[in-house]
Amino acid sequence: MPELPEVEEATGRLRSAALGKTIVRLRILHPALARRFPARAAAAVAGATIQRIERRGKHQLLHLDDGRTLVVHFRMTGDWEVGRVEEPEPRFARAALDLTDGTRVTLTDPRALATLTLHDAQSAPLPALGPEANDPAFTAEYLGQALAARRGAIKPALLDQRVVAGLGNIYAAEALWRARISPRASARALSLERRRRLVRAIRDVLDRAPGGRYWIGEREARWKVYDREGKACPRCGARIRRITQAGRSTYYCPRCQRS
DNA sequence: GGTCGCCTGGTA
DNA sequence: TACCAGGCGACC
Repeated sequence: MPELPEVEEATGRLRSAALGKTIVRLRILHPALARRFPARAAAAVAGATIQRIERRGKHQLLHLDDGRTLVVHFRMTGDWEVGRVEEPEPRFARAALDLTDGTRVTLTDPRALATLTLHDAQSAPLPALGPEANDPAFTAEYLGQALAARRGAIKPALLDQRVVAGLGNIYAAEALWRARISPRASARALSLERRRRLVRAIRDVLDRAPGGRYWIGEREARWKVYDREGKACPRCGARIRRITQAGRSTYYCPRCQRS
């Protein structure tokens, strides 16, 4: 589920369900997650109150009243499901936060790749991240600096969260289509004019994305190039092509997206 | 930079 | 049965 708009929407649901509430217990429900999140860490959050909930890039930070931070990253398929403690666990439940008012917030994740980490007050809870796409600091000039030292193509560079925080594979492809830039174009050689178009396109794509689940319904209507290999480019009619870059699929129009 | 591994499910 | 998947960190 996770690119920025979807994470933002999920963070909103988490806030409604959990903000200001106290944790009865945190249960880790999947062995892969338990390996990375030991039982004693889970036990250690009992009794803490969730004071503030923040999103940064695709990370969600639950600031506890004792200064520690619980950080959640959905990776590919994570999501929150809100229910009551007396209800059965939803399918694909990987971790559950039981709260004192009887609310239960469950981390669901079919692929079990989502991460949950606990950070004490002193340690930095997040890796280095670039500006948010909607941050005024995310400009064509900034992008020029951020890309100046890179060797490769623009598309993999856009997935680097240190360049811009929150962009994922789908929206990176969609933004490049909007900006008419080939995903294989050299990142550091992009002109100012193309960087301007790209910054605008990234903002547009993220703004337009409905907060809901993008993998259910209306796919065809919503994606211009993503997952449309062999279909017609909505702008010029050429066949959309799929290539692999940095191990990920990239979809693009070979006619109207130029290097 | 590119590739692999993490996990599991959905789909061709 | 095989392939693909919205992410990302470790590794070359």
